[in-house]
Amino acid sequence: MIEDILLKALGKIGIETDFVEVEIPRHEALGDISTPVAMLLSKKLRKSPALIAESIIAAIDAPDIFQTIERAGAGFINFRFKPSYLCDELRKLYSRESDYLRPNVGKGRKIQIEFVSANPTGPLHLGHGRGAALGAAVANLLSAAGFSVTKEFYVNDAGRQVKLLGESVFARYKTIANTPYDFPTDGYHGDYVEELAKGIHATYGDKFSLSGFDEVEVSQFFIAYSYTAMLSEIKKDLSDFGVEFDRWQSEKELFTDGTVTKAINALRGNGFIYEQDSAVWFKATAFGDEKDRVIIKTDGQYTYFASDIAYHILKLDRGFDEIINIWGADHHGYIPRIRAVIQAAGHDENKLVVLLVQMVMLLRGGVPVQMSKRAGEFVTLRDVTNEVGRDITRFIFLTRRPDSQLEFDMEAVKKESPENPVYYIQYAYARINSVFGKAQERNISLSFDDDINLSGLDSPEELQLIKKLIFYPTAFLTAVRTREPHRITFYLQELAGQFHPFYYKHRILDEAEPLTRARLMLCACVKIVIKEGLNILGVSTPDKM
RNA sequence: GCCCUCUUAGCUCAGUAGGAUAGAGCACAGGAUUCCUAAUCCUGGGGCCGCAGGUUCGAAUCCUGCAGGGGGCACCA
Repeated sequence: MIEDILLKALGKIGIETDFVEVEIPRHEALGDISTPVAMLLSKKLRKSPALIAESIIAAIDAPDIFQTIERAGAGFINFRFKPSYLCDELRKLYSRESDYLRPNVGKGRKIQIEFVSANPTGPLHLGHGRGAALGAAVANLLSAAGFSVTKEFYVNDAGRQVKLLGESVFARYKTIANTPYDFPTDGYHGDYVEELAKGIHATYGDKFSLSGFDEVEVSQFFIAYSYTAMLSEIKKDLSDFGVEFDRWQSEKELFTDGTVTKAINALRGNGFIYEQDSAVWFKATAFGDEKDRVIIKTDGQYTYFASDIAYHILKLDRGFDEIINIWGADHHGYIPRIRAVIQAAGHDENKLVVLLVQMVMLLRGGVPVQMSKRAGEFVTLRDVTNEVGRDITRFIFLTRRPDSQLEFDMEAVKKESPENPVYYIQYAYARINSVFGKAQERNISLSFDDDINLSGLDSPEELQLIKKLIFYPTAFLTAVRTREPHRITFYLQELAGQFHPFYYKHRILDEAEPLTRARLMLCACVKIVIKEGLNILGVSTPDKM
């Protein structure tokens, strides 16, 4: 919008460019919006920024929009909007709602996002929750921006970890059946393992008491039973956390349906597979990885990497324009080899976007909570949401950049809860609802036409609130471009931070008719934007608090 | 040892594509409600943006080095 006006003005004075930087000044006193473009052009044009700024200002033709346009500082151009323009935009926001709030930059391009993908060997912990909250929010964000988004969970149902789980359950089962069996090294120790064993014993009795785990059908039964049970628990955890997936991709299936073989053959055809020391290797160094990687071990077994190759090639073959992986930061070393795979398969490596999520440090009153998955001692996602609530948990995860470590102090989060930022935003929403209820009791209409008179909205609080509202699309687009939903979180805190002072200082319902209606309309817009933002974050919007 | 990442107010963290005088919440101190929800509002103190160089009109932001936290360097997943 403003960019277009500037581009046009630049064209008038003979400057061709396709991007103009526009920003909101740090201090309100400087103006509503500002551009440093004159300074940036100074070197190229060999003229002083001041002179350039003046000629740009002279070339701008938008009398309906700007109250003032001034040159300031080292060569900034600062703009101040006319109140009438702000009101026009507010009307647009209200009447066009989703068109206004969701600029379609995706244009239907297909994005696949894979997240959580926890091994089905135990319940989800808090770190998975962070990945889940982020993945869901990124997916919501991109859908809102007009991308066609598919959410996937990759199920590691093949390989060593599920086998270990099966064997751990088998060992517990044998104990129950009074035919002891050595607990596997590195086995899983959690209570849930015990529960699974009890479940099997309850249904099948001593049927397997004389069997060994080396009997194929026995081990297969225990493995499949155990991970299937864990997977359905994970699904339930995620669903209760408000996170749904479009597709659950089984790793095992990639082997059985030939996807792995096909992918490896494709890479072999391109000359990136070779045999050495009786193992099969992928030539990752051809694309800058540190070393080549084994895909079939000396013992004939595939590595995890083999199925991962297949999955990533499959994703791209399915026609996605972008594939996003949300990984724990401990997997960052894995990125170069996946990028290598993508290039070796003849795809554009930039189609892969990896968002790294740092660990969550769980604290209680400032003291770290010790956790060891191996020993079965950990606080699950469910434990945390039960204690502090789902909205707070999701919100906290989205108030930090994903790649910075996060301290999650259960006591602090609960203690601060009356003034918790998530409540601050939800409260603004609930307050508006409450006012709307009162308005209805008084038979004041809550629908607003395009010609509603908003001229009464002239106080600093009102004008600032309107500005904040109509800048939502800007914040949204930044979040979309960077794939960073936390920008929405901060925007919403600022919006609520403009709303509450407005509410405190101004009566909404007891004014003369036009002003009351104008303020109700303003509130309606705040409500719309809060709902839009919280929906993206996956946080609820309670009508009452 | 090599690689990645982080270091901003007492604490937890933002900082928009290098821009103007460095931002929020919490905590702390004081104040506000005869009135639509006080889970609210107002005022205040608080900073060598880890350290040192460099790039330039301009650096918390980009580059190099150093220190500290976290992570990774498997024919594990």
